[in-house]
Amino acid sequence: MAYWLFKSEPSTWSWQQQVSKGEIGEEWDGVRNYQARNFMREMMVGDRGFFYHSQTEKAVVGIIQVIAEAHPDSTTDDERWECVDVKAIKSVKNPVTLAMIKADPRLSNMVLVNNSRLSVQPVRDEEWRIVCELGDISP
DNA sequence: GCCAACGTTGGC
DNA sequence: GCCAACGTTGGC
Repeated sequence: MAYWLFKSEPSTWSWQQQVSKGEIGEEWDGVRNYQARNFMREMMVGDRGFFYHSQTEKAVVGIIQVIAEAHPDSTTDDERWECVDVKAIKSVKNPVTLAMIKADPRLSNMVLVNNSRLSVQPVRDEEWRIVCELGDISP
């Protein structure tokens, strides 16, 4: 199983909105970046991801699971853009802020630190464990 | 609100 | 195919 990180501005799509969708989940639509799209194409049902709030909060606030593999993005007719569906699994007890991640030398290779603009990105196994540890949740 | 970093577009 | 111009994202 692979791990990912999904970034969202809380004013556009927040963790609370994701949680309110429950088991039905929601499309991760609106991505208009090839790199991000390509990562979504690699995702498989059951993969897990961090839900990261950018801008105001800058923290990992939740865990999501991929529930549908890449399909056309319903918010555009442009067939280049695809997205996966995800559902909320659990909230991160102690949100892991960007500052915490940057402060941990073990996480210095995270894409989040080195390519802050990429909105969908892979997370390595050990990075997943460390962030879960910082967030006080089970991996 | 500013600005750096990066991606995309379009002219040549 | 290159590169300048422009737009967008996201941290600060």
